[in-house]
Amino acid sequence: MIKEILENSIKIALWELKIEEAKIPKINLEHPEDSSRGDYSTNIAMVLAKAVAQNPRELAEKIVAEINDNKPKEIKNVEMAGPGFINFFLSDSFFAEQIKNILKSEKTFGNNKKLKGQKTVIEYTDPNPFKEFHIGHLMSNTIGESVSRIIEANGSKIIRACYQGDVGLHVAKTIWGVQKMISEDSKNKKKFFDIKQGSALWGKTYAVGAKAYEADEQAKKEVTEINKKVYTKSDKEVNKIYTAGRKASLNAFDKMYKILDTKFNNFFFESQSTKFGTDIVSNNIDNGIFEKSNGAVIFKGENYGLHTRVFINSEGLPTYEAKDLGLAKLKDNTLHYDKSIIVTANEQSAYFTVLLKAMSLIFPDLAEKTEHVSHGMLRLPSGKMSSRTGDVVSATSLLKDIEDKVIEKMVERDMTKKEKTKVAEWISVASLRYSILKQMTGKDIVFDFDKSLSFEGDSGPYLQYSYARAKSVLRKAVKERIKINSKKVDGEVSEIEKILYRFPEIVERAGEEYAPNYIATYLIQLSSAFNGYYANNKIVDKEDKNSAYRLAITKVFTIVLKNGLKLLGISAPEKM
RNA sequence: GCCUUCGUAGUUCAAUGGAUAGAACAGAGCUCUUCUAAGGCUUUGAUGUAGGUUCGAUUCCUACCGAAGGCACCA
Repeated sequence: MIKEILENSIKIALWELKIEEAKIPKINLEHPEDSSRGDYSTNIAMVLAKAVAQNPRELAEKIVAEINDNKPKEIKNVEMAGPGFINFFLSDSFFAEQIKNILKSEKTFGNNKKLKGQKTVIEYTDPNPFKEFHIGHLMSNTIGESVSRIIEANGSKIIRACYQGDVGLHVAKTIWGVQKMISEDSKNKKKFFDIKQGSALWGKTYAVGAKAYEADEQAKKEVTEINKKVYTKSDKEVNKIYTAGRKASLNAFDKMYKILDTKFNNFFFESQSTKFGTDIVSNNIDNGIFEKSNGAVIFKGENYGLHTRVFINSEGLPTYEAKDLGLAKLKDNTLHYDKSIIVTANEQSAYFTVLLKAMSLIFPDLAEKTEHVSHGMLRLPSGKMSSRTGDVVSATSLLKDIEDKVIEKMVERDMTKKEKTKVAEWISVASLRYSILKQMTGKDIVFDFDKSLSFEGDSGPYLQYSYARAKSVLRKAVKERIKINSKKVDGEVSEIEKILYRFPEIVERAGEEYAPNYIATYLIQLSSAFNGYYANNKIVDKEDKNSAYRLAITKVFTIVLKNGLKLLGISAPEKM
């Protein structure tokens, strides 16, 4: 990559200047925001100045002179600027070469082999059967899917895992709610056994049970009883409701994954991790890792500066903690991975530090290769979303609302109704995904339907629109029989050419930091450059000898944008 | 109370210790007899407060103010 060439030039210059190698720090190369200051810039002279007792500007001048003495063909010009920056301007031939290069690589452009040979298991989305798939899950899915694709682009093999809580108190609460609703009106029975109902009805029922659990002592007792029965499968009536609810939920989730273009390789269920987890905890009481306290089995986090958590409750049932421990073992037994990433909301951050501490005492090797990636919470203007109170926005209804809005905007497009429906779905997913990915993953998002989902400016649809528009230009060129040619005739290097070649750097950095927002920011910058180019140049023009090269730029733009959108989990429509 | 994270234009977000703090939306004003105006161009506007470290701080440290989350049988 070009960065290495520049780095080398700098290193040689420093060597020529006889600067001790021990004093040389990591060489930083960045793109100045203002392109008139060059394509790359380094602050090496300022960083080194003190260590070698020289004025930074003078040192920078010396380095510039050395680089000029032995200038690689990729560099057009080097300058000292400001307080001691060294600015590099790349040569015209470099940019033309890059266009050719991208055309050739096409789909693989942006990928690297940094993580080659690594196998990464990544767990995300994790919706719970019997509860609704809401926009919080959409957030986890969006971030998890994007991080997966980014890691994949960095060369790792990816195994997508989804862990679903099909046993536990929430299930008991729902079943209690079902029984109550059936006892109130027997007609309800039919509804619950209809698989087409989706998850909304079950979500509502969960809220009924959860509210009763908190408000009513009697209900609480009954839910606790049901909870035991779910684990032991000892009650026929409970089993029947359980089976129907689980099936309906999973069915609804599958539909959602299709829309989201997420294909999980492995589904894990709490009903599987329960036994593993319980056994692991029980086997580690005698050695002092866990201890009994008030009838429960706990891990004393206090001993490690953390907080104490219950792993097996006083009913003898495993909590999430124990099950998660079991899951780690389960993953290890079934998939043989080098790294395990778990994506969840940051409200679980403290929980995971405790869990990982406990894990490090039992399975040091597993804890070593497990990493928790936390993302912010999606909250409503009214506050935190809660499926317990029923105050949730379901993913299905939200996407439907956006689609309706999109279809309104497409009235004048020359497309069939079927095409429009498909594209509207893509756009609504893009709009949502982009609004989540454009910001740092750790931050909360206040979700306001009217404000959060823009189709303009810094948005997913803006990217898609830019893509569709470029594609439309390419179609016109085919019609007019103008061939793409990456050989440049004349003219200046355009803004967009100065951005296109940077994509691989962005993918690498996004991979190192699990940060899809770098991709998002880059794609906006790229698209904005293309839209400016489009406004100022007639791309398809039979009379103009530069048309073929402009088409090459357009084609390359669609390649990079499409590859980038893929990393965000966003589709690139040919028309919209 | 203790722990963690976070305070940037009116709003939603950027900025690997660097140069004049970037976008988008909203506001004001242009722009479709060139290929998709979901576009382009111009313009108004911001680092919570007080210290410290540094040649240089939105970024690191301390205190304060404010917000969110977590802290034993939910997930």
